[in-house]
Amino acid sequence: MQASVDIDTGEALTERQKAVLDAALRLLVEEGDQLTMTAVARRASCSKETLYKWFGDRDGLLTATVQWQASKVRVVPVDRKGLDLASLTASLERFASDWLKVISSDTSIALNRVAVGRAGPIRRKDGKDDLGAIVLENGRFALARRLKPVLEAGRQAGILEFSDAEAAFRTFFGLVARDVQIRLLLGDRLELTDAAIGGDAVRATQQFLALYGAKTGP
Amino acid sequence: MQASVDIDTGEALTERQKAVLDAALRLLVEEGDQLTMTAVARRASCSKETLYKWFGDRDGLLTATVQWQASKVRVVPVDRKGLDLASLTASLERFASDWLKVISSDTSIALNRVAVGRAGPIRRKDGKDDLGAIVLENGRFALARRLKPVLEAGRQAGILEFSDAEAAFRTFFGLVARDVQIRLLLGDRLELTDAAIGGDAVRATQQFLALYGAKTGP
DNA sequence: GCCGAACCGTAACGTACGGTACGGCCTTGA
DNA sequence: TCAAGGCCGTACCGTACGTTACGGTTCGGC
Repeated sequence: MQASVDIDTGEALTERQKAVLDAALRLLVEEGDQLTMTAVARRASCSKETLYKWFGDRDGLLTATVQWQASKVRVVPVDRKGLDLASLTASLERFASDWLKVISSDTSIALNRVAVGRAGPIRRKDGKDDLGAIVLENGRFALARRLKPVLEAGRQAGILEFSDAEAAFRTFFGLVARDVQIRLLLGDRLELTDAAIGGDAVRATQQFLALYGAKTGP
Repeated sequence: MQASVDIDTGEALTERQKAVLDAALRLLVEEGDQLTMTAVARRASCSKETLYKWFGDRDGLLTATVQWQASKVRVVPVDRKGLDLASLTASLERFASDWLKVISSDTSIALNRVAVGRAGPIRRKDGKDDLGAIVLENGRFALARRLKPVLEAGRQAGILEFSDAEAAFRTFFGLVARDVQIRLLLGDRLELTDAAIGGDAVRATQQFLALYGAKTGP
């Protein structure tokens, strides 16, 4: 039985359906992977029959929930006109800060948990259910797509020097995230205050510029 | 009912018990979290009654399995006498290479998957079962404990400059791991050849030295 | 040889949960 | 006003799996 919700777009959702997915999302954050269809139905004040009609099965509900959350975090593109060291620095700090906020949020942690847990070697019966791919696509790869143009602009402005944008991005990623995500996923209490995130963003940006900044020596 | 196997040490295990845990470990790598007690018993050619007598319950078996694996990866300490830039570089590259090999191994991925999956907000009934803490302790924190003395030695030898060893370690960690672990955990195929690992180790070490190397300018 | 302990293999029990069916309510449209 | 459809609440079914129970076998000690 095919789910009637379009998997690809994540759009064409009734307000009611969005409310149901929001309930599922909240439940996911509160209870982790072992959320039951009954619990979702009760929380959303809908019947299980409706859940199955709309989303097909538990996998479909999970997938729709993840995509619904992903569709909510569309980000604003960075303008890259008039790029100088100051604006590039600000952009990088902004990216770093946003990314740290994302990966330390309860929602992201819960979604990554369920995606990681379902990414075992057994799954992947048919083409569906690759939650890991969805999370990856809307997380790490989305970040890369948004950041790389900035890096390229920085290179063309003569501020940055690198031959491989992908490698430069991954270095930036490492400098920003470090051990934060894996520690949070493994349950380490690690309270990131806004001040700490801001400081980390500045540090990561400075380190990145130290590694990839164009040598403007004498 | 208390498990008869000492949880803390992971020692005092019969050869037979070690064999059973090895079987569980293999099954964990092959099948992910949904390994059943029946499957373990069949694979290990033992009875379920024995599993319950030895490990208490499924949680106990999982915990014992993780600790058994952790106890197997005792690493050799690095000697830090006669430290110069060449030997420090070699040590750092060795650490980076070893760490990349670990986090990209099937065993590590499987163990981290199950630990992440069980680290939800609901668990933690009593003091037991903090698989996340165990994995973290034998992974990230063990690496920090081994690497920090090397960094300190480098500083005292005048090769490195930093004020916070923890911060320096975390930067090194980020430069080495980057997005590798989260991508692998989320199911991204990402084949790391020995050559790629070696190259990454060299790159990460050079970047780290560029950031934290003592300025020996003219 | 005999006894008890440890252990294997398997059958059985209880429960949790995914999935389905159904009766009743409410809305919509003719 | 009435019929049809969408949806809620709930009862129900089947299965998977954790957990327990039990008969049979091996092995060390006396």
